[in-house]
Amino acid sequence: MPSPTVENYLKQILMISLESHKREVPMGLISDSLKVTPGTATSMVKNLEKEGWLSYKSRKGVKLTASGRKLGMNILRRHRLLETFLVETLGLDWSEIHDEAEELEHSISEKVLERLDDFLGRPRHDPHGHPIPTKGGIIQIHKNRSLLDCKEGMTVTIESIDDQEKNFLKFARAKHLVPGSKIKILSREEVANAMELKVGKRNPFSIGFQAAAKILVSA
Amino acid sequence: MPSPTVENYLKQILMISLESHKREVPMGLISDSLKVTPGTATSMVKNLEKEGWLSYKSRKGVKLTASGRKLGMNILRRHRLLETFLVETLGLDWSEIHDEAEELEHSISEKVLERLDDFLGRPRHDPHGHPIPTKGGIIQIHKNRSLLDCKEGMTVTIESIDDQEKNFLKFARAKHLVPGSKIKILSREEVANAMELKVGKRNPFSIGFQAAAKILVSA
DNA sequence: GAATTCACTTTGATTAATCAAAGTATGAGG
DNA sequence: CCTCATACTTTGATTAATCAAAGTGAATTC
Repeated sequence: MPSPTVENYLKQILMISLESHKREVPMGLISDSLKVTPGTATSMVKNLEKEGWLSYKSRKGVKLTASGRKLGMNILRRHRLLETFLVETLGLDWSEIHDEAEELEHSISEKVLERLDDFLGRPRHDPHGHPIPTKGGIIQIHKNRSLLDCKEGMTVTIESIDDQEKNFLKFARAKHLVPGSKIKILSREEVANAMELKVGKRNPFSIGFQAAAKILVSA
Repeated sequence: MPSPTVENYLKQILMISLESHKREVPMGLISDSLKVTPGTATSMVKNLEKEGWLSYKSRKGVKLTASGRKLGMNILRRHRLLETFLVETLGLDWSEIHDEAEELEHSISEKVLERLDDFLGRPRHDPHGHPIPTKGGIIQIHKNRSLLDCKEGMTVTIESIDDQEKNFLKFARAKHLVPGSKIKILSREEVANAMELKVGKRNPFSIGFQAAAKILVSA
């Protein structure tokens, strides 16, 4: 049975690979996202290769094998179903569920997970708007645009918020930047690195480009 | 933050102490219940002492300190609330919840636990009939008699089943030996090491003394 | 094309938890 | 009181995961 650490590495590698739309994931992104030193990532990745979860080319990066991808998907499913449970059933706030789910995902059994899935009515998306992989490991991929890619005058719908940072999630919620919201881009100020938005009929406000990149939308 | 291992040692020591009605717990029971070698228990217990969770006297045993008892109670609370959730909400079987809860109890946060408690309606007993410690670490102690202590002709009510072994729990459930059931002791056969029981209006059946000792009752 | 920088790898050490096996104290029986 | 078994303790080794710091290869810059 793989350790929580193994599960975390595989989940994280999978997520980077999904986000970047590339099969090969460089070591730097792995050590950054797992908050370990580069040396730790290197030695861990070598073990993961020995155990058949991925293949590793020195100074190139890693590629998940079929079993590595499968396990990664499974952990992602756990994570997103748990987040859904925490919000839908227990009423926790959107901004505080990530760390909770991060812990629980490693100890919930397959059996309990499937019961939970039934109990929740087999949701397809988690509270952030991210798709939940199926039991079979299939994930629906939206090639999402971020708010940053949108031009002045466009009106778009939020698909998901692509960040786990608490303060950012609180900010997003406060401004009604939640999946499903319709937003109009009033203006883009390339020099100021900010854009002015209007959510529904609320007062307009501004958001920096860095933050805008975290908000994924569909036209 | 204490590791899962530390939490398990403290929970187990607390449970032994509650069951035996003694403050001092011998090393042998600790290593047995945690399924580690005696040497492992000795070295672990020394660390626990260094960290202030308990006091240890060589070849005598251990006593929990106030903080050790508090943490132990907290883990016991987690365990029993989780078992309740697994049965009540997700509909798992009585006989399969122990190991699940054993895993989850170390990763659920205080916050989620209290939400769960609310969601479940602040239950006082878990599905086995064991009392759930309060948030403040108070546990209601029944000085339970076991079925083994009962005489021929008595009618008693089941309080709890004092075993986690799957097959035994399945057997108990099949025979309606569940908390709340009323049982009449039809006969005791000291020589055969068995007693004949009648649960409600069902057909009588026999149960060995060893099994009878695991069924705690009140008159 | 040499120097520098960045990204990564290697090395050596540490920590928590464990086991096997050898050693020792204590209490019970002769 | 001596012996012995039982119950524990000690010792030495192992494993997974980590870090700090030193080393190296590849790309960028001059």
